[in-house]
Amino acid sequence: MSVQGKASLPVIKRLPKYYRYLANLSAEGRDKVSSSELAHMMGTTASQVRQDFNCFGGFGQQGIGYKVEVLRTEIGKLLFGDGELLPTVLIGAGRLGSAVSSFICRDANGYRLIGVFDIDPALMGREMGGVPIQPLEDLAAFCAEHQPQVAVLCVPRQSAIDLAGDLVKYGFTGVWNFSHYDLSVEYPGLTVENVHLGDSLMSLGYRLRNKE
Amino acid sequence: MSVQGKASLPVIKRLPKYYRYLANLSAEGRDKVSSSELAHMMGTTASQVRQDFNCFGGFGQQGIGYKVEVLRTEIGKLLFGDGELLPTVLIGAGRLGSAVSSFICRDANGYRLIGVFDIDPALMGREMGGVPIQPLEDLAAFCAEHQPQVAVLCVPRQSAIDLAGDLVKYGFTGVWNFSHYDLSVEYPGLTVENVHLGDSLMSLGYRLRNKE
DNA sequence: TAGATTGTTAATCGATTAACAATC
DNA sequence: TAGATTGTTAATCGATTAACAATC
Repeated sequence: MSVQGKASLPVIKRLPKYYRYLANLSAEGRDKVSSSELAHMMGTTASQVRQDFNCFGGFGQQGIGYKVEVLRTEIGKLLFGDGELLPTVLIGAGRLGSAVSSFICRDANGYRLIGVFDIDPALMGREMGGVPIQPLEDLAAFCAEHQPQVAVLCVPRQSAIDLAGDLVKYGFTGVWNFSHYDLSVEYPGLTVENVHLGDSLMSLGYRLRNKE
Repeated sequence: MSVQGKASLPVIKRLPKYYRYLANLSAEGRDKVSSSELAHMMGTTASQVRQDFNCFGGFGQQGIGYKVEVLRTEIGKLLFGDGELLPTVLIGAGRLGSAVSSFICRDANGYRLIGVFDIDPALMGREMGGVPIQPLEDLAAFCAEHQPQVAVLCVPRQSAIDLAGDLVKYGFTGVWNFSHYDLSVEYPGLTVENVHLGDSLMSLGYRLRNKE
């Protein structure tokens, strides 16, 4: 159970997908599920499913399979901890920030949005995700007082470059990065999850233009 | 150059990142760049950089390095073809669709947005990304007339499930999928690029809660 | 007991990295 | 020519898949 350092990044990235399918099975009232059935849904092999679960200690019963509810709960605990939500701020309250805020606010995801910051004076005082939008210059004081752990960056490339050093200084440990700028290279101490939408769209283009 | 079927998915996914860094170098007026310098920027090895480029035939000069402008142009051609833009429709004009539309509309990305569809009557007639929002029930007729190639799905899971079969029927070849539903498993013929924002956020949570 | 299915070890496969010959 | 750096082959590494013993 939750043995440290055993799960590789590819395994970790599959956990949310397992969780989604298990939630679906659970909603359908399914009681048990086998590794081969899960593999079929996930588009992979039964071997991989079993290997993945065994990174965390094995949740199944030999000869029987996996109990849907047990498995869902265990993976949920891995993903969301024991219910403590990660204090999070959103930086950049434009259209993308607005869309992204709803993902943070689903408490099923394990985060708690405690602040939203932007440089646009026109946005000040408006609400986003249940909290008021504040000027970016107040971020330092806010962090000193509330110690948020996670920053969600929905700003342009240059703003992200300018902000990066500060994020480390203010004590953030994780960044969900939508900016064009690749934080992970410069700041190896931060845990960064990059979502480069432009890159994603370009690589789709390559595949469409170059398939036989 | 552009030898078919040689580039693996990991290589393809790195192309946009190369392109970004080369665009930066180009903007700085840099003339030449070496594989080791690019590797440093990308956070990888010189070997990988050279291997990657050689999937497409090798753009460098032995003993010299790579000409920034040549390399940028060649990778650009791989990603965006010879300038013909892929006709694209956006399905789902909510907050996420709104944010995503701007990525499609940057013509640097190789797409041309020709239609936006939604089920919300309140949105009809409004513009998004330069085109009017139309009722989803008109999609079939629209596709018959304009033959869009790419669908961008910014709809909830259930709507994506309902739409999936139609997308194949209407002749779409590619999908940029933001829905919770995993099209790629059921429709192997479609080229699908999934962006599961919820999954991305959850796996960040795992890494933050389980780092030493 | 026989059948099913996990947990776990071993084999395979593919991607990354290292090495070096080619050449500018 | 010597130094630098690519193109390309070979070695390594890690992830996926297969196999099978354990056990319900």
